[in-house]
Amino acid sequence: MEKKPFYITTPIYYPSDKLHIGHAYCTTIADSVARFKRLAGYDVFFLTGSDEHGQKIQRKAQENKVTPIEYVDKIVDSFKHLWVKLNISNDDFIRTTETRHREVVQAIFQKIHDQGDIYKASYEGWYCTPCETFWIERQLNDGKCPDCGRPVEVVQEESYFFRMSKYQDRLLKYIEENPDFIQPASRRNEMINFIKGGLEDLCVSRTTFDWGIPVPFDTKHVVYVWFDALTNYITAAGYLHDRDKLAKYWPADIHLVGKEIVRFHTIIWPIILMALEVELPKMVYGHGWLVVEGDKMSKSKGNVIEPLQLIEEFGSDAIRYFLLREITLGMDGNFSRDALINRINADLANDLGNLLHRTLNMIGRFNNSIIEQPGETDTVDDELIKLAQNTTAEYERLMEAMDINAAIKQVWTLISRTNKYIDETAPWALAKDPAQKSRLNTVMYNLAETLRIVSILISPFMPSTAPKIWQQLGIKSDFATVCLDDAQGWGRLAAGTVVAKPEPIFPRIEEKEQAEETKPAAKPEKKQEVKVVENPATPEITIDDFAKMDLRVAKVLAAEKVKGADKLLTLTVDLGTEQRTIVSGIAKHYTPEELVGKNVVMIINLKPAKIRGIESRGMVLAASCDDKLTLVTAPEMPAGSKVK
RNA sequence: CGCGGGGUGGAGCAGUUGGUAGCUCGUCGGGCUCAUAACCCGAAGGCCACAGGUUCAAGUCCUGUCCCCGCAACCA
Repeated sequence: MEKKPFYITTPIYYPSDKLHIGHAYCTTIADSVARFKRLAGYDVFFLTGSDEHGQKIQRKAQENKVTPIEYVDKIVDSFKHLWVKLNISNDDFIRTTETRHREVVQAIFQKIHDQGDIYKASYEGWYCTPCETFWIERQLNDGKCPDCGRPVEVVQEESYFFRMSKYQDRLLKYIEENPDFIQPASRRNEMINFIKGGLEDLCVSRTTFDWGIPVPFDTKHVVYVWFDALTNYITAAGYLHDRDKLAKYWPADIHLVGKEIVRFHTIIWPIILMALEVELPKMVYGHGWLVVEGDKMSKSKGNVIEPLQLIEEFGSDAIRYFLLREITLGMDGNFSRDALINRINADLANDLGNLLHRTLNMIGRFNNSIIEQPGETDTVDDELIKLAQNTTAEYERLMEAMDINAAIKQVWTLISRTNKYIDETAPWALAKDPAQKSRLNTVMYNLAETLRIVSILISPFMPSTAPKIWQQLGIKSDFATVCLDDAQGWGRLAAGTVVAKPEPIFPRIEEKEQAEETKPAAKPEKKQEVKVVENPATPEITIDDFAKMDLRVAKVLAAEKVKGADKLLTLTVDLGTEQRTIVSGIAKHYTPEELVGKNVVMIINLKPAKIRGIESRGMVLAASCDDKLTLVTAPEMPAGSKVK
């Protein structure tokens, strides 16, 4: 029988930097869906890759004194390495710098141009020369470049434009007639509103840099990054190069993307396809973001989570499990170390790991490591068996509906029920009574059989744990040949199977970190290093990062206590060019009188904050230790002097 | 009136087409001893942000208000 095809993609990631846990999240979801579909008998094509062009890469390469391709080669290797470590089963990895892709992009650009949907026009915009970047009016910050704060100038240049407006109505109609096209529904409404607001033609070429795919008929221009990037999905599916492959896998079943790029995938991409007269993908699914300990992850906050470290520490299956179980698909989710450890201990070690361990241990002790032929079933047994079968059916339904969370929950309900089953049947009591031998055999068999089924169901999420369970149960056949149907029927575990010695598959994680982790490091051979360990949370920054802080000398003109607050003072300071009000929590250490006339050091481009209702525009620097505090001062320097 | 998401027992979350409010952790009490101090049972704890409305029935639909968080066309 011909297998049904299934094509799923992740976004292609931008190799300007290392990947973080958010990328790992997205790819893990796609991988689990792909693995599930294979298990369910589909012919799966699972694609991920890298989006390698653009000015940012070009600039980064220059900074590193290498060519752009050398720069991305290295980072792309790190992507691939991460996917291996995370056990990602992608069938292809596309790089937008590959020949196969360049050919497709150029052919498409040419075709759309020839039919009149790409046209040349002059483009006027604000340009920041040092940053080599165009900005639109509302992006500007006080009329200045939002990146560097320097003045921008009006520049005119010739560009190619893609006639998106022409397809607006067709797209809207398509989205309205295909409710599943954009998932979840909230994203769909967002896009409908956006399109109704009117689509402008999109500028699809650049001349300000050359790290890109040249426009075939006008090589001064390179193709705009999104036009280049989105196309990867059909390149890899064989567009232009492999008709059969394309016919088989296109249209894609799911483009899994982050919520911030849903717009590109549901507006620009479909319109490109419409212009090409190629079918649209069946679904674009926008997942949520990971926030870290309640904060958005960002380099400036220094809270970026590196997946490789986590995998090293906890293992890829534990990380995968956490991401899939803890976070509701489509919504933002919280990533925290505590929650991760909690999940590992509660679900993986205590519930699943311990269930396997105690089962094998009992089979070892009571039945000489042999899974004996079961005897007659009792009502407790029937209940367990029925639940196991329902679980598989329900699991399949939920996975088909992309409700991964709920599917995992189902499996854990079964695991819980099985732990309870041990309590109810009390095998240790049966083992003491030779007359109960048959009963004991039944119970042992049922436990092992349930675990066999569980191992199959968790395999899309935890691909390395599943075969481990298989192996400990003593099942000889190759796990790679398993299919969902093997979890369907009860009793496929052969009697007489000899189980292996139990080894904990998920050891509990005992974390007394704060107290112990830092202390044992204190083998005081090198005192200097110990100091570094004291604050391991501070990441290294570059001189550029530092340059973002505008530190100045400020003269305190006036100071007074904030009413109703015992630690706060409002200060009026002179920065040479302006005066400002700031709020500072130093009232316990300085009286207002002491401060007036002092030249303090402050950061003046800190985001303003309201403290006790007073807007504070800046922060005074002070050294503190325990409960002592001293302001940093610069007595001799005039107000406004730069500090660096 | 720029766009969107969220506000549910101490914490973190789930709640499918409106029909007795659930899960994990934590707390308290009990049971068991095969097991990774794991497992099982029970209990306490919620006016589901607030105010109106529709309905026999609203966490769920509608209207308004208040908070929190993202995004605003190069970051999953």
